[in-house]
Amino acid sequence: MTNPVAQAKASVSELVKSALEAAVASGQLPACEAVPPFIAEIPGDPTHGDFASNAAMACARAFKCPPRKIAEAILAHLDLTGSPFDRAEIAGPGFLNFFLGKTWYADVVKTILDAGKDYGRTNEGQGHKIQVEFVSANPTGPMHMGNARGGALGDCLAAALDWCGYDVTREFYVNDAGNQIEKFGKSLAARYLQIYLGEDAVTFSEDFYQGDDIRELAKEFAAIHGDQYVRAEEESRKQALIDYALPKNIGKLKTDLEKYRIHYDVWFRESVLHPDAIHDILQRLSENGMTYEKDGAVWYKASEKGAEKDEVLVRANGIPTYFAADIAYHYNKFAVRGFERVINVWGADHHGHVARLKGAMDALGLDGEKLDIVLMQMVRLMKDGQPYRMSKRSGKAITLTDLLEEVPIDAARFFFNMREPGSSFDFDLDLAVEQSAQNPVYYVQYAHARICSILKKLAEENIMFRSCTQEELEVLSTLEEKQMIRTLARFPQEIRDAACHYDPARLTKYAVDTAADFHKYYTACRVKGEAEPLMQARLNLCMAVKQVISNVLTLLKIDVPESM
RNA sequence: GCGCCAGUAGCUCAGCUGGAUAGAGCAACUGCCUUCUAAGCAGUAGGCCAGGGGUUCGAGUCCCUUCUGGCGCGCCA
Repeated sequence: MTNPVAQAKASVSELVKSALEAAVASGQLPACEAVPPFIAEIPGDPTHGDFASNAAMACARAFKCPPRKIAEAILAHLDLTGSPFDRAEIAGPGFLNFFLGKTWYADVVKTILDAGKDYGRTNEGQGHKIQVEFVSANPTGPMHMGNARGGALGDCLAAALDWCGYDVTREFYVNDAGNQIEKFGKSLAARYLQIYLGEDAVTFSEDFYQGDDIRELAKEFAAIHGDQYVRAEEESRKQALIDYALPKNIGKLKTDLEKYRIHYDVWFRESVLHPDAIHDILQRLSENGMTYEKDGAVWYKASEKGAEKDEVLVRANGIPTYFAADIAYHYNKFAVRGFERVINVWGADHHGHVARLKGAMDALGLDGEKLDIVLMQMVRLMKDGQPYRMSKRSGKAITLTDLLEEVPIDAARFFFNMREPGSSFDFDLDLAVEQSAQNPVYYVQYAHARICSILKKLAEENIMFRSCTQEELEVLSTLEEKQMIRTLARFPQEIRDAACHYDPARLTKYAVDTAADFHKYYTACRVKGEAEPLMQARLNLCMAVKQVISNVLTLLKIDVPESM
């Protein structure tokens, strides 16, 4: 019983299907070539049962028969023996509502306690190799809010996939080559020269990186090497500055992300693709007739693969574009390293790039369908109800580092996963910092702390948790207890949905749901002071809740406090 | 101009592959601590799901269209 919800749904489908067949066999329903697809779902209103099926409505047309009449035929042939359900009934336009029996509830609690920290894990992915590439910020400067959201999103998505049994690789693509590194070098060189020759003597192009971090790096370099590179060749000056600054920036990316609890399996450097892997790609594309020359540049026929227009692969100056490197990079992911599926988390401003990169995979004889791009919308920081673009202290755009100085890591990771990737998101700084009930992170953590407190109070009276038997757990029967258990049962399915819809926001929502059900249960049902059998059964349920909250927060890499 | 994403309570958003009376949280108002943490719970109030067509047993959800907002459309990445 690793996924109680999926199992119950499957059970509903099977029960309905055999009842339909039996009804047809008995002549109560006309024969029909194929039973139309129908679903089993959890109704929004608990009075509509624990699970419901729309089979009768879905079959109305095929059987040329009113839905309620079909429902009656199904119900008449329904055999619930051996199923988790007690009873079923017809409601509304023809829904079949199924009600779970008490053994199911006891089963769920037992399952959770037995599985412990593994409750929620399934083997749906069967060890398939899947890669999640996220953040991949340019090493030419600090990370911004988009990287912060991408980090939380990508990391939790990777975790969800891992819990589903995929062999997940978290990867950061380091753009340590190509045009922007060239620009990085030129920017550094200009700042360096300005130190010795004066700001006005050296022109600083508008194209260059304008940030103060470039000045800082040039200053540090000057402190070590003095003015010896002022007289050097331009090329060697630039290279020396890059050799100093780039590893430093990459190191900073790593430490900042570590602080954010993100650990990558692979830091893949673009530079290893230059020049051989890129030449190889250009040759393959040209052999497949997918390139042509125009205006001295090499073009890729993207429009033949569904993109809006063609793209340059090699500039007239001989330097390959980012796109060429990206094709080589993704060719490497699939053809060289053998990932069966690749997920990239990108900002929505890159959406124009999606079709052409997928198309390029097809053009190389790979399958663009195996490349999925999660596009995430913009983040807007809000403070006092107003957009908060600039840091007051530095007057510059807020970086990931700035954010993590103001907001607890727990809150940042949770907040960035509260919305689905495709919707733009206002990050409420005031709320994230607030240590109160309004802050959903604390609401969830508080539920866990409350359970720990119950355990502590009981321990003071020498009452310890003991594992109840199936029968003992069947005393759990109040509305709140059953609601609590139904929510706990959803967990594996929620992870599965988060993984397959690429939407970890489902998990933060689930965490809040679970905490809400617990707070209600806590208010309605006491543990301490009840008669031993009921007390222990409730204590078992508390332990199951504690386990699930702990598992979901652990998955999200958020602290699980024993007290608050 | 073309393309992508969005428009649901005063505010921020849920609403799972179409399903039963559209839900939370915040803000407002009213209750609940001599018993396990009130960082909690219960209740009241708040809606032509942007507008208009269509598809069907059934539409916030799918299709068309109009309006509004965000983002793209570089020999940038």
